[in-house]
Amino acid sequence: MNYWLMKSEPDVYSIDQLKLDKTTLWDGVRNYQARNHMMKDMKKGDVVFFYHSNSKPSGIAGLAVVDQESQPDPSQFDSKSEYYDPKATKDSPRWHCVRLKFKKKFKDVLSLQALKNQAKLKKMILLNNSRLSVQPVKKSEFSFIMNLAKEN
DNA sequence: GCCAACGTTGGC
DNA sequence: GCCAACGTTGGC
Repeated sequence: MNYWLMKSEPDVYSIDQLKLDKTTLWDGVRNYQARNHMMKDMKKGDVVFFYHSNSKPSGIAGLAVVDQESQPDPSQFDSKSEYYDPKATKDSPRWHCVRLKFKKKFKDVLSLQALKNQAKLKKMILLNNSRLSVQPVKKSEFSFIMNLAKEN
């Protein structure tokens, strides 16, 4: 099993919304690195940190699980969507997305600052490439962060 | 709201 | 294939 971190601006889509919806299609990702993770690497049952970006505070808000492996992102074909991509065709879609299922909301957001304070997390992608919205998390990092989350 | 960091586009 | 210009992300 693999572990991931996925970012969302809570004003756009929050963990509370996922809790209400139970599952959601993670559409709208328009970055190749992030897409490749969803398309090739994410497997059903993988656990995902749900990260709130551009938030007060920004940080990990809870957990989700990969519910369905990747499919073409329907929003790329929808000319009314802000995610519409005129270069994508049904025969050769450019963008793919997974379906996530709600697992858990942390009592408190585990803030970016709290993560930065941990020497053991220095190598996390989150702390070194702040732009990547779908990123792998090492098992050791995952376990360590779950222990931090217990304390709040 | 600013702006650094980074990704993408497109001219050459 | 290089790289300048431009757009986006996301912390602060």
